[in-house]
Amino acid sequence: MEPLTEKQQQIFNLIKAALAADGRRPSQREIARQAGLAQNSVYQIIRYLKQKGYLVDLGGHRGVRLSAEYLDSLPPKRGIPIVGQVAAGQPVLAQQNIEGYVEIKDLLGLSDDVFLLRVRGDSMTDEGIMDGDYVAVKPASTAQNGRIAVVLLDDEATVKKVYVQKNRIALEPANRAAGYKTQYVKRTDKDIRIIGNVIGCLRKLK
Amino acid sequence: MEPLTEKQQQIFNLIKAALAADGRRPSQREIARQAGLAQNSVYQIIRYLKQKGYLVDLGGHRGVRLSAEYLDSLPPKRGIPIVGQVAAGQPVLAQQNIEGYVEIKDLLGLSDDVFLLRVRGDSMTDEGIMDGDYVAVKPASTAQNGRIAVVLLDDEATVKKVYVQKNRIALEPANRAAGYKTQYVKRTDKDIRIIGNVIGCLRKLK
DNA sequence: ATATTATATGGTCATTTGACAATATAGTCA
DNA sequence: TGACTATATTGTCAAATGACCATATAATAT
Repeated sequence: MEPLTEKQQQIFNLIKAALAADGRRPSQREIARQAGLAQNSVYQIIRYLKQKGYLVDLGGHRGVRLSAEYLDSLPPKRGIPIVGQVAAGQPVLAQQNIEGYVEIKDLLGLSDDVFLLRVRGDSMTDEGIMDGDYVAVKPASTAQNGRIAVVLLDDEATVKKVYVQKNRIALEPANRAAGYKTQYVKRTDKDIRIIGNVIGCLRKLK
Repeated sequence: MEPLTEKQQQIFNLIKAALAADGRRPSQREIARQAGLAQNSVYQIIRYLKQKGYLVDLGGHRGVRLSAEYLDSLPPKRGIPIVGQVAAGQPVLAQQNIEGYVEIKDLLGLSDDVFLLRVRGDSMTDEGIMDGDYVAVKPASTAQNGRIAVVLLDDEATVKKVYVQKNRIALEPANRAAGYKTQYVKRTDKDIRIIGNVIGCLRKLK
């Protein structure tokens, strides 16, 4: 966007400050008082701010707002920065190293019905799901074959790779070292229920 | 808060809708037009809304805003439910199964300076950090011995268990199966820099 | 039966507000 | 020098706005 002069920036900052303070757009006279100017000086400067695209006039009385153009140009302060390549001799969080900003929810693709389940046991460590991890689960009554899912087996929620077969369900662990074996459960045999698919995994380290 | 009548709720909703739409508090006449009323009917109802504490008058012209009292009473936009024990015969998300609600940021203990780094390679799979995972990194210039940290080695950010020793730094992988070996780097030898500690790990499954 | 509450309208009015014209000045650029 | 831009002021004004009064009515509470 076209840069602002010092004075224009000052007035623009006053407007933003007032908006941040109480969500209320200050009148030209309020701004003028703070800046020690006459109302019409502010009017003139606002004309430039509109002209340069920082403000838009929605029409009607007192209809001037921050423009979408300006809001879009703001550094996306929300979310967590993702660092890509790290350039030599630069601080890690230097602008050039940052690939973008994300919300963790977006990153994991979390929707409203997703819940977290704390994993117990080490039966899925080969898939990077460790004891104590949280898995994000999207509720579903069926599971795609080979997907990691949560099933309720004898009142216990377990996380396994699930294969639905003819008359049974295979629950495949992922821990070769410990030698867990695939468990086959007949639908008629035990009380088994598929709860949902695991769509993410997260862990806090200390 | 004292409940609103149907009409009061309607007007209040119109005000909230307009605020959500363009951040602009509608004038009484605008509201009246939408509701098919006279301006003064809206004025009366707004009187009630003020009286019941849903709106506050900041004073001055057109100074009415949503009250802090109302904003606080809003359903706390709860995060993601954490499911503990799953009771038999109950839907997973039944109230009794839910241990609580958390924001993922709180769960991972993320503060402002934390950033995400995408992990490349399988050198830390035994610690449940897989190729393609994101690790949350808290910037630090030193690392505690034995902690998983991010170091910058020859312009490449790598995730390893770090041990700072007398005149060298040991970078210990965690993948017995693949047979990665611990790497010892003399501080004088290579350009090595500790970037931060890994405080969390997250992964999206498809 | 009476009082109160909530809704609703018409009339009116003082203020606030943004807009605009006219004008001035200092700095920059051609 | 002259043109132009940005800043700044005074004076003025129409439109928008919220406030308040009087009034009406239906429902509800006492």
